[in-house]
Amino acid sequence: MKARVMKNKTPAVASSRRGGRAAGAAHEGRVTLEMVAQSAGVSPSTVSRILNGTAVVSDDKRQAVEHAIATHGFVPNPVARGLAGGRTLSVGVVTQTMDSPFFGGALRGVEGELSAAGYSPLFVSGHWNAAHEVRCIDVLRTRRVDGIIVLDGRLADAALTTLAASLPVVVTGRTLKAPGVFSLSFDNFEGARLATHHLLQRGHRRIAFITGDSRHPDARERLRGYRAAMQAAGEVPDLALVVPGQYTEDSGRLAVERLLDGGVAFSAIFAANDQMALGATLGLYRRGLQVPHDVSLVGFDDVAAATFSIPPLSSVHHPVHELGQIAARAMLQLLAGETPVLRLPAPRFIVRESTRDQR
Amino acid sequence: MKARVMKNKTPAVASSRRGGRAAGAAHEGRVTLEMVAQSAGVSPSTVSRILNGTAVVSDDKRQAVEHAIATHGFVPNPVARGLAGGRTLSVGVVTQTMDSPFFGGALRGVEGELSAAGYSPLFVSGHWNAAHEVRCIDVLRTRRVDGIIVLDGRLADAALTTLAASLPVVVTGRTLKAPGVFSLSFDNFEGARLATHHLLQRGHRRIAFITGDSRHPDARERLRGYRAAMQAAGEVPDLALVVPGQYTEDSGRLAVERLLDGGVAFSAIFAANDQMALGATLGLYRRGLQVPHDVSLVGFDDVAAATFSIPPLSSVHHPVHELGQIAARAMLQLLAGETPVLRLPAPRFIVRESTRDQR
DNA sequence: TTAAAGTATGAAAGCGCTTTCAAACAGCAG
DNA sequence: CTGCTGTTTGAAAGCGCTTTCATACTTTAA
Repeated sequence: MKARVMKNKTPAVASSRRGGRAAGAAHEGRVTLEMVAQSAGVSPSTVSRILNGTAVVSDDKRQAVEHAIATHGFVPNPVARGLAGGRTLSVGVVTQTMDSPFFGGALRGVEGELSAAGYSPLFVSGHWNAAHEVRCIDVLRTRRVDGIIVLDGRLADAALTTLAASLPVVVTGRTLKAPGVFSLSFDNFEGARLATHHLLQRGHRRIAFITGDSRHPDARERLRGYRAAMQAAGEVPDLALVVPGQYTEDSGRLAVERLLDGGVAFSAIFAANDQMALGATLGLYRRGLQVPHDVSLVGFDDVAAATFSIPPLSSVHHPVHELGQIAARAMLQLLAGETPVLRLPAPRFIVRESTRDQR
Repeated sequence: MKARVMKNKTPAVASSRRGGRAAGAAHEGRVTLEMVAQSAGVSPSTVSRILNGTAVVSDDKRQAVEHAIATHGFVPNPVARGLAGGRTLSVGVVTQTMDSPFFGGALRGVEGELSAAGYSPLFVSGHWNAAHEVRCIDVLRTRRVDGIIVLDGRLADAALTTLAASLPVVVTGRTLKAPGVFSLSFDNFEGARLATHHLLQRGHRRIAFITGDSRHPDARERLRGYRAAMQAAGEVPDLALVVPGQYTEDSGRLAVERLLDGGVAFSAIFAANDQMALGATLGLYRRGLQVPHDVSLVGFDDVAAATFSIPPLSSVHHPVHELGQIAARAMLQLLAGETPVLRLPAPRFIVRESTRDQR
């Protein structure tokens, strides 16, 4: 990397009209802002100002421009906008798995709301890995997204706060108060309390709980809700009733085996999510136990499969689709300079056919 | 829009160093190509050429540039690239529902493969609506994606062929031979044949078939496969055995009711997808019929829920995740100027516990 | 040794916007 | 009327790249 002397000595006044691709020839017949300006008899600056509402423009000019935009069917190029420092009309969405019933629903909500507002979502998967999420966010930033929605994930609060300094941020699955960030979280504690309460009301006392991955805050909250309800009912906590799971079907099945093999007495199971509940049903079935005849079972999340499992699974409804919608709506408001006051609906327990009265 | 005379008459030679934002101050400390060029003692053109491999560059310069890129941690700005007409390193993905087990899996495959190659996917939902898909594709084009992957959908073949003239296209769910397009489709016919064959081998003769939405080519193929297998086994086609469904759980449940109410005799059901099979199980359960004791049942797609349903559902494995991966890989190859020769694995029938021998 | 034909490289012109700066044109007081 | 604030509006400078064109420098043929 030694210093190098530029060889050219004669700057040679460039013959005007040079370089670039066929100048003026709009890419693929697309209408550009400049064409609109010309047709409306104003300067590009004025058109841009009208488009972005960055300054007051006289009424006759505004009308001319609006008319020109309509007749030409002009659509601003988001890429050019992005480069010029304006808005790209795109928002980054950091998701974790993309194909889980949970994220799938949320993603659909986000996409629907965003695209209706003319925004394009940019989905990236963090795979429950903070380092990976950081990289994802970096990608999003070089792509000049206008804002970032982080669905759960393991990113540190501090990282989000820092990020929010340069971009509006919406985060779900945690409560975080910081300038430029809006957090949205479901009341997992209350949901778990509700589910446990349902079982208690049906006369169950020995209620086993299959936990979720304890690295997820919501898993911890659900455990807390279960414990609170049990304690409120005067039950002495029995550690043997709480078995670990990882939110997967198979971990639910395994948890049941563990429970059964451990010789723990129980008449009902509360699984921290539906996937584990479904796995648990299979585990019980394998041991000749039927739901709800032999064991009552409740889940959490109310995924689509819960309605059609045998028997239909009672569960805490988790409005994942709405979560996505609301997150997107909050982002849109943040982008508009407003302060979102949106909230998620309160948890509801959906009674189906997987529980029955105990004795 | 009357012609307007520009008012300024004195062009006034602009004082150099004007306009724009703080010139030179890279946005947020990001490293630009120009900085790399300067640090390597070459011109921006050279750096660009090395980056894109568009021309031969002497070895010493290449080394200097590569070193500068490494030390500065330079990452080309995809937005600027996009504007300048280069590659944006992003590919559009037209999906339909985003949260179905089918598309969810495919999306994950696409995302994984694409982002591993440094590309960003841009997902848009067509909602099974050709007009909407057209709009989506337009959005993708203004965003200057390098290529487009269309997952199923109802877009006309002609539209795709036209699109492929300006952009590499990968399409799934149909077979389409055209320049610039690579199509990838699962052998639904063979899969359905396999599933029906399994039932026949177990001694079933009266096999009912719940169809998918007939607007989907794969639904038609699956029906065709069922019929072919039945005919090959010497069964006379009985129209009463074929009941319509729409690929949803509930349509599966309804189809069973229809079958039962119609008084049609059958010992097995083949549902054109797992969601309907799961719905069918519930429908049977509601009538006091058990799978496989009273009725044998097979599905199609082998979604995650099939493994954990009661009883575990035998099904034709549809490699959705691989479908996404392969589609992405094909796109990457197309983008590299190669001709993909990728194929989807052949259908396999997964035997679980939802069928039993007839008599 | 000189001309013809390549080759590696740089200058600069865009891509389609946003934004700054200044000029032009009011409106109003002095 | 002149001098000063305000208000629209346009020119032009970027944003960070790609790409064309031309130039300086090598070869190779004659």
